[in-house]
Amino acid sequence: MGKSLKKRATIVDVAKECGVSQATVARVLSGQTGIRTKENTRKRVLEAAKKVGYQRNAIAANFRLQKSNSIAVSIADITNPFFPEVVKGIQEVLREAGYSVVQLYNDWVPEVEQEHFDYMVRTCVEGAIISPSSSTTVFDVLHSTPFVLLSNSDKFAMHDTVGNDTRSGMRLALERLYQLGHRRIALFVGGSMKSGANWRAELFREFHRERGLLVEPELILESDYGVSSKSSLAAARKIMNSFLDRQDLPTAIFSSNDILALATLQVANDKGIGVPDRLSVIGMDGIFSGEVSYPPLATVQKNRREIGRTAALALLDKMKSKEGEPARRQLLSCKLLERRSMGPAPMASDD
Amino acid sequence: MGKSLKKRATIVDVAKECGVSQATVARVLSGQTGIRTKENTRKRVLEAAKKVGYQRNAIAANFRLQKSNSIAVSIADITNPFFPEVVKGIQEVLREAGYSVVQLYNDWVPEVEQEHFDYMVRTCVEGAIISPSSSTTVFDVLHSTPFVLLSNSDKFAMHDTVGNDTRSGMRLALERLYQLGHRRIALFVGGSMKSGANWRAELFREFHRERGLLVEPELILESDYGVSSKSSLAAARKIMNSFLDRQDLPTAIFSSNDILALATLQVANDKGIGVPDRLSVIGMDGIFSGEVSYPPLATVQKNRREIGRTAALALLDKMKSKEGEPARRQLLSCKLLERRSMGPAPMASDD
DNA sequence: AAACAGAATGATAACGTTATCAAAATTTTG
DNA sequence: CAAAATTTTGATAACGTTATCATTCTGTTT
Repeated sequence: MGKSLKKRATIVDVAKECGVSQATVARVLSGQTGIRTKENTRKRVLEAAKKVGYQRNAIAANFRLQKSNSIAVSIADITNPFFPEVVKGIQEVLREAGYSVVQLYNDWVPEVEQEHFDYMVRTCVEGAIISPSSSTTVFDVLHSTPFVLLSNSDKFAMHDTVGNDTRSGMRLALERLYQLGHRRIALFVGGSMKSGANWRAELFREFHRERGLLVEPELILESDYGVSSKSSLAAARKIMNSFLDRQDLPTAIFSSNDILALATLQVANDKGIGVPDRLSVIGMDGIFSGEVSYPPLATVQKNRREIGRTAALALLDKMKSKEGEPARRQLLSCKLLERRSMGPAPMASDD
Repeated sequence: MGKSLKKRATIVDVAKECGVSQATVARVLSGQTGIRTKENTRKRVLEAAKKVGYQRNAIAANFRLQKSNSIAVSIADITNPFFPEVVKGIQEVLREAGYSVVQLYNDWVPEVEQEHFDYMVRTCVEGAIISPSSSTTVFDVLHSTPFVLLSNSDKFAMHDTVGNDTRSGMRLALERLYQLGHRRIALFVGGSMKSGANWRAELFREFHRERGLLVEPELILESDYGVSSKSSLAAARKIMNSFLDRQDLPTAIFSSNDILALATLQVANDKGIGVPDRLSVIGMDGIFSGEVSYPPLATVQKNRREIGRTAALALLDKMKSKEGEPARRQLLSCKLLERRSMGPAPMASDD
């Protein structure tokens, strides 16, 4: 009855098995190209390795090489429909480059996020892609870890960032609505980052000013961001439930994300408000649920996969570059996706 | 102009800084509890550590301890709406237990999956949670890595598995439909795993037999699983587009997943087939999109978060237990979520 | 105060790999 | 065919931590 917990074979075992030095074995098995070994010994080593069931111990190798071969991704919540696609894009690029990816979820809790940063330093990740949990996140611990932020806020201008050009995206939507004859448009924003809500309202007002339209303050609606899509949805439904009872409805509602817009659609359907005949609804993000809503949701699509890919490439770049280079900010443009929830403004009776 | 790439401080540096041996430093900083150190030296060490900016090198520690402190999760595709919630549940439990989680996505490609298994062995993950990419996945490489499968197929009965009791879940749905007066029910299954489609058809026939109902073969529909939700959706739409044109529509359609059901809803809406007045639609999974569809989708809800948590706990169990224990199979029960896409069967004209 | 027990500390050897350099084997050249 | 040039191999030292054992320092008991 031998020990069942057999230790795994090392290069020393392989060396013994085929009678060469461990240095030679290492040369053959280290996976590095361009190291000279006689074809004959090479073959013998490989055979011996197979025979003893050798599997490279990546921990030891990483330790020796003083690198972890891994990269961290810090986001709030993978169940938020925005992130999976982003993560997929990141993984594609980084796996290609030979890195493994460790994901960290903080549920919007800054303290957890900071713990994760500590963790990154401890585990010597070679880089990180971070979606900051708040606009006040501090990155001090990561002073010697290259990282790229997923953000479009200029609060983070001193760091490398990759984000969507949501400003242009929002303009795209508003302009198209205007073009379709909409003159009374509502703005529905989530209130997670106060600042985020602000610039949207600002741009909204600017848009009206440029066209000599009056901004009706009651048409600017704010909803709490929930910690999950579900709670966001519930909060947004609540607000829309009272808003859509007004007599003088706007002809269109632009929402700062798809979940708010989907909530709007639901409530409108419940109240028998025809979309898009009486009300055009347009969201932002391009999540999957918008494809299966009724009617399908028009939206400003962020290319989430591409965001992930771009961020990963930016990180690889940064890891290669010497420090001291200026922060690079990449804003990917959004695309207007005109689905059936959006249409021409209804004729006004007094037009 | 000093070297900007300062190496990070080690316990040796800390030891030098405060004039004790590195052994003592290690004792203080190893994070282990119950090691005796004089309060005075302890304080000095902590101060020195702070001063030189010491951060524990987890790679070195793991190497010394011969463990990775990490666990792998192997799934097909994080953008599949089923998985994020599962992953979240897994993370919750494993992080609590002090492990970091490495996720691996194989896009349903068995070769990639096998590579990932190799990777797991190389990196010495202490355990793995695997959603097999196919029913023929081979786990040989992992002979000395404890793992738990996310599956409810009995093909994997020799391994520890955690899954949903989809059989009971499906019965739940069919029985409720029957109770609501439905006598002509269609079955719409995705064809990813041939076997999966088969047992569903089998159970479907069994259900009819038990109630003396006739099975109409044309009411059993099969759609290709796409590699992504989008392509599944498109394939399903195509099938429904022709199916829903028939004269003798069934009064209800049970789909083996929500995406198929959502496609059905869309096509029904397009064709003006009232749901649930003329047709009840019920899905399976409980993905977020079902909450925002029109009408909201009735579904057999799998508790995905709980699946993840249960799998993680099962894995921790398995890691602690000696080998040779019999495989444990856990099937979590599903819940019928009656949303508005489901209702009483319409009166038949010849009833 | 001598003898002892117990706590605190120090010296050192691993863990498995890769890199460096020196030695040996092989091939090329004069 | 010897000498030089080149390729291939071997011996060994790291990497930073933890664990083991030996040693020194405490405080307590006779």
